[in-house]
Amino acid sequence: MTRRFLQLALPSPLRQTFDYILPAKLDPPPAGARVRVPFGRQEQIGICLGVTTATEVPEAKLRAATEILDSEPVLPASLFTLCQWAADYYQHPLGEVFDTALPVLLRQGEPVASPGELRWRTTRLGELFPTDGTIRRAPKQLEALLKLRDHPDGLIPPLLASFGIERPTLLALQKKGLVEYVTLAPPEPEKAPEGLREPHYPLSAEQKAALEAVNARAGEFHPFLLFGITGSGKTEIYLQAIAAVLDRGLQALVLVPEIGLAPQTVARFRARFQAEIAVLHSGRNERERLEAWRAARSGRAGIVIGTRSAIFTPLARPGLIIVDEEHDLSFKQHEGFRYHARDLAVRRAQLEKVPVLLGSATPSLESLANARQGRYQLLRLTERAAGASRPAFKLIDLRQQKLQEGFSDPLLQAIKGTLDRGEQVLVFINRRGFAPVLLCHDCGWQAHCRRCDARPTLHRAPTRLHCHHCGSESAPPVHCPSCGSSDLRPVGLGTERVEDFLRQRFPKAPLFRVDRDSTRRKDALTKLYHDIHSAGPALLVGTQMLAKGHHFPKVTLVALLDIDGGLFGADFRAPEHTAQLVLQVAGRAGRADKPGLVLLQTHQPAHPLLHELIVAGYDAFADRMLEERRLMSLPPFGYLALIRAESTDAEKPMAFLQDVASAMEDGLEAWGPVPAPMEKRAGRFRAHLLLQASRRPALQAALAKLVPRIEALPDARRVRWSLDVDPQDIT
DNA sequence: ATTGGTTAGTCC
DNA sequence: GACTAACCAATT
Repeated sequence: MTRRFLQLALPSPLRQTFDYILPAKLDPPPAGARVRVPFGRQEQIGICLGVTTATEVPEAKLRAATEILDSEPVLPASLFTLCQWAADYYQHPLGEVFDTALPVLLRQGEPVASPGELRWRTTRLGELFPTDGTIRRAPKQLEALLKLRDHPDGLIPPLLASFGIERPTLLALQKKGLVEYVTLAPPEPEKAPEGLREPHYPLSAEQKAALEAVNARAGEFHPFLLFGITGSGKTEIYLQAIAAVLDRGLQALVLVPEIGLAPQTVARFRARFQAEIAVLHSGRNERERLEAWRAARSGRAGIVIGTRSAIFTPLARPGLIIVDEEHDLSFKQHEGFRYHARDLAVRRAQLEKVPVLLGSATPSLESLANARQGRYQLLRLTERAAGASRPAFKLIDLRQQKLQEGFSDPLLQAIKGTLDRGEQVLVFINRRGFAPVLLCHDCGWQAHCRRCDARPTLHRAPTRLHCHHCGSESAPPVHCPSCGSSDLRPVGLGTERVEDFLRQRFPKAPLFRVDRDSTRRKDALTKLYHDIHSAGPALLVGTQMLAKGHHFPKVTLVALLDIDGGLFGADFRAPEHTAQLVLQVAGRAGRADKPGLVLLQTHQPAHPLLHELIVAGYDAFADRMLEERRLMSLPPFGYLALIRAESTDAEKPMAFLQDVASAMEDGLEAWGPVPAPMEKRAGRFRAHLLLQASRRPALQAALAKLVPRIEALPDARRVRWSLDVDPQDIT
């Protein structure tokens, strides 16, 4: 009898597969099934890639698989293929890709199908037991028995409790052999329940056209870019497109940014649909994740909403994939397996043969370029719903202005006027803490982080120096460590300082600060939103947390204290991201009947990018940016990969990347290696090597050759290195 | 002699 | 990455 071998992907950083002996007593698993195997001196669960009759591995090394966990693939074929494609594309070990794709509990061996839940039900005896006999003297037991007779499929304990039936009663009945407590498979409807809880909103002509375009492509792969200004009703199109998908008995997958998955997003979906909605985000525990995954895979959930990793949720009957705020950076994973969920969404839609809808008010330049080249169908929404007008933008020239804690006179007057009218003001400053620098006024000494090439931010309440790059904290010195002077001054602005100033300046207006520090406690953000909504005239001070996901109908003035830093940052994507942020913040204003005003303070009022953005709009801005990118052969006109290296040894990263650069063949252009913009961070020295190719296949082919060579370098084990394909952040 | 720290090699 | 064996060096 010929022996058979299993080819497995194991969760290990090794970019290779492992062969195991399939014991004769075990049935051969299908590709995609989980297999338990000994690995080194521990046990692992791997994913079967195939069964063979031959192996290259020498006999002495082979070991036998312990257990086959699945008789069917854990992932549907399309997702299995997607994982293999992603492992290839991002040059990441396949086993770790599977690891990302599967809920933790499945990786630990939990069954794919829910074994059911524990329920109380009547026994045969309980069905037939006369209710006019002895049991009449136990009214509680009688009540419980009758209730359970009405439910032959049994009832779960919490439901029984809601009927006032208590556990002791049930235990008494169990003792008499009338009821039992058993694990029963949950009823799994083949089809998701349909129907709406509340009617759809009426659509504008633009919305109708967009919806019809999406519906017309049901059942085939077709990418759309839904480019609609803030307030133009993108979500309503999602909801109605999903309704059409549910009507056909199919499921919809919706990806949202980390911060976008606020409870009210889900609430809006729940309010509209009857269908079960599976929700997947970082706030859920492993049990909840597994249940949501099961609901999606079995087809029970009609709608799956989740953040980045939800792109790997299996669907029994996929019908549509939606990526909301497709430009958002949180779709790209920034460590380990550095995939981009939006890009995988398009790839997955192709494999599943379904339409994919990318939506944004400020689309990424990548998606815009795809639309302009005809690869994505562009759907435009240019009107705000319900007649609300686009906010007016005005620049405040800061040059030669007297500033009070970063505020110019015209801005302070505008704030006062808005509060006097009983409206709310949003002040945006993208830096938390009190002040970014602590400076000695006598000798020029500055506080410096010991572990990073960075200055720690001064925080108040409690007063601490806090490095945002490594997390280290210390008490600020009372005297200058260099000259002994006690004239240490905080320089620059953070949200806390703005809060202090505005409280003192407008003492009567309630002030809400929204940043990571003020919302650290669980549910703090929800409470803040609630308080802001119920407040009258008020001041809102915050970081980009304020810009995303939530609307503030009473805000009619938005102030951006200083956007110069963002527009002219080191990263070539800085202007794009700043523009997106500016428009997002601006979108918070004037949503109701009152027109909004957006004031931007700048030292560069004549800068063409800024001018274009606020006068001509995002389209024109994007055109200019795309033209610049084209000239520089930068994405989306060139393809990048970034190799990062770090070590506690200051010399090693550069030396290692130098070796990497020399191991490279033609087809790639290398920039560097260079020390990273912040060379030392959290005690480690960092360097970068940027690789650029004019075509994607060339980049892919070159990386496929390069990675094994990097692994063969002796220094590859002495430094921490990583490869980032399509990096979003090259600083 | 013990322990601690680094390094190189393996993992089917 | 997790783990181990091998090595060297400083501490008892």
